[in-house]
Amino acid sequence: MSSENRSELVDQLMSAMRNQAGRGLMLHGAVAERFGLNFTDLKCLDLLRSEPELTAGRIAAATGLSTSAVTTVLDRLERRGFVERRRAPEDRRKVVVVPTGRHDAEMQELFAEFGDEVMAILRDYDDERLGFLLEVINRLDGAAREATARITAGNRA
Amino acid sequence: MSSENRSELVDQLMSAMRNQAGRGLMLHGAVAERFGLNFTDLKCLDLLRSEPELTAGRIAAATGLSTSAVTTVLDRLERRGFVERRRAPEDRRKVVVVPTGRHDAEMQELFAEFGDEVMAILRDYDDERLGFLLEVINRLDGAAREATARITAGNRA
DNA sequence: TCGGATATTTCGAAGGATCGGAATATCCGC
DNA sequence: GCGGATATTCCGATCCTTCGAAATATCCGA
Repeated sequence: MSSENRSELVDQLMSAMRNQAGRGLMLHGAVAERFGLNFTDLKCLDLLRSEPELTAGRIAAATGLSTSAVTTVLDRLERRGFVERRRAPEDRRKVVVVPTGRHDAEMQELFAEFGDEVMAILRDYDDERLGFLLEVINRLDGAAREATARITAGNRA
Repeated sequence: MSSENRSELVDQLMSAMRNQAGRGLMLHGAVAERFGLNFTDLKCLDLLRSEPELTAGRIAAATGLSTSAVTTVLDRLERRGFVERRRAPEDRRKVVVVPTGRHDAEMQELFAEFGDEVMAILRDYDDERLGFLLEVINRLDGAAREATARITAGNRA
């Protein structure tokens, strides 16, 4: 019956989402390898996308790394041309990490086909559908954010 | 107008998906830390979910690791109780990697709240909506799979 | 059954990541 | 301006991961 289909549907969705999470891991790994980065570096770069005025200390707090470890991460990222260090004008002890965008072109090229495919997929649906999709993704993201915080907190304890 | 909204919608979706990818990275990292695993280990565990009769050699091929590196990965996973090694009956040189499920309960507990939240979100939509969601996720997963393969291939070259 | 091929493991070495603590530079309140 | 607090970096040490090459076990064809 309907409730039968329903639970099956939910199961399939859960499974699909897990698959996708794993796939994302692989994709990130492949990208990281291409640019000579490791997962830790990627995590830091990712922070950077959401926090524009990111400082070294913030990275340490957010990732759970020691401050000295963050220094070497930044060394790596800077050496590879992903970020620059700038002293904060209002507090010159702080180091703000600024993305250089130097690899944007290469990154774009790397994801060109993928982006096209995603675009092609989205084209198949109308605005109303996409609005729904956006809503769900954002809600799921919120849940994932909380889960991450919870687990991280548990790890420290 | 509509085309204005449309492109904005698409942009938001792309951005949301990127966010989600980053979030997944964080979540995986937190889980890995909890269980004393690293990202490489996770990748291998993930392979296991999609390929039940996974052998050590297959892992090496799929991850790009050396066979000796895979041995140590399996040592780790086995020591922590995630997998068991079994000799393949039809070719006793091969080692098939079997998940033990020993951490399933703990994992379940770790994701309990998250799972509940996801369920709660899904409950807000009817079957037709969820069917659409499943379709999109699967299509996106296919695209991501191809992208990963492409990038990995490029890395080897 | 012998010998080359295949799957995995062991071994030794090398490189990388991370840590804690000392050092340096800067800020801020007194 | 001094002294304690804060942000980051430097240093030395350790642990972990990975690798290549050699060793081991097994398979398969001649």
